[in-house]
Amino acid sequence: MIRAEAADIPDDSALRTPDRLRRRASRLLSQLTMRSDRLITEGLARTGARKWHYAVLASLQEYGPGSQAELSRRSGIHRSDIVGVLNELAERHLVERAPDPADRRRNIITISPRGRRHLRLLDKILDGLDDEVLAPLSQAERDQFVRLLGRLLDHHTGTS
Amino acid sequence: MIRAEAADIPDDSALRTPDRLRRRASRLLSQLTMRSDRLITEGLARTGARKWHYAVLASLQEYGPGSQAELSRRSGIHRSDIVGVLNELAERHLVERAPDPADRRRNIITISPRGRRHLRLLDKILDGLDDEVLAPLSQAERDQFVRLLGRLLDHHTGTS
DNA sequence: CGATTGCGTTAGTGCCACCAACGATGTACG
DNA sequence: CGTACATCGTTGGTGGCACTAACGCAATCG
Repeated sequence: MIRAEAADIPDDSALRTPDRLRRRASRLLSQLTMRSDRLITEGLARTGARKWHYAVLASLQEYGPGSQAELSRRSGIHRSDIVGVLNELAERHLVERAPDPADRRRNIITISPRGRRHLRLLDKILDGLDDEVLAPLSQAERDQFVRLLGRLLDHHTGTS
Repeated sequence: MIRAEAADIPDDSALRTPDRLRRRASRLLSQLTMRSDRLITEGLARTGARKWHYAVLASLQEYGPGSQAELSRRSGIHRSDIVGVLNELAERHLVERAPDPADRRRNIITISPRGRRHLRLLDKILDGLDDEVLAPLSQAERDQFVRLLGRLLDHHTGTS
């Protein structure tokens, strides 16, 4: 194995991650998302929130009340996980859970005034955190990045 | 809640994910990465490989043999997880694990000819998979995307 | 009517990154 | 020299997350 290793050129073979890995979009995505997710989770945890709270509240705010199954589809949270999220939200009175008189299988979930207020808070926090995630990029680059991400995600979600 | 809902305009409140979520970089990253990771994992599994195999083999190929701790640092795989990966690689004779005579704590890991061959295969497979992930983007856009990802990751990795 | 589909809920699975601790070995320093 | 400390490979375990399986119940289709 021939490796240039002059005394004054530091050998970074122990630290530097291989070029192949630094070029693979899939790998870059994984690594970056791991870090981004950590930031978000920790940032929200500081106020006792979790990222699913935001997804559900945002869905309710933008599309109005809905059944749990609807919320699940809108937010991408699995139907069996939404239960717990709604328990937490209802416990904090950010959301109202009421049986649907027209279809007794369903619960109708409604966002409360307090929920709207909380959503605004989360929006602010997340603005800050997204800022942190995208820190090294200029505004134009951020827009482009988000645009590309959106197109990619749409493609893989089967959004017609 | 006022919602325009004419009879012939389909109400997509049940399907469409809220705009807020579609704009948050952190969220887009999470969602896209989840799908990308699935693609990669399944694609590699079809040949019995896992993504860590690639990371380790690539590191060995580009920087030469190294101890397990070095490999861990280069590949970002946790020190306690590398053990299993190397077991799998050694089992398939893609890698040689030998005690370091100069430092009896260390194992020196070397890639085998078969390992190099396998790495080339994985490279091909991953090329295809990355292609799938980035499918909707033009070549120029892909380059830009990867460039932005790289800058973001560098920033969050503390790469000097 | 029966069969099928959708709902909310519970328990559990598999994967993944990470932590804690260990015995063994090397290194630094009084 | 000896002792404290750091590093190595390894094991077992933890917590978070998306997801599955199955359930009892209600609505709907044919």
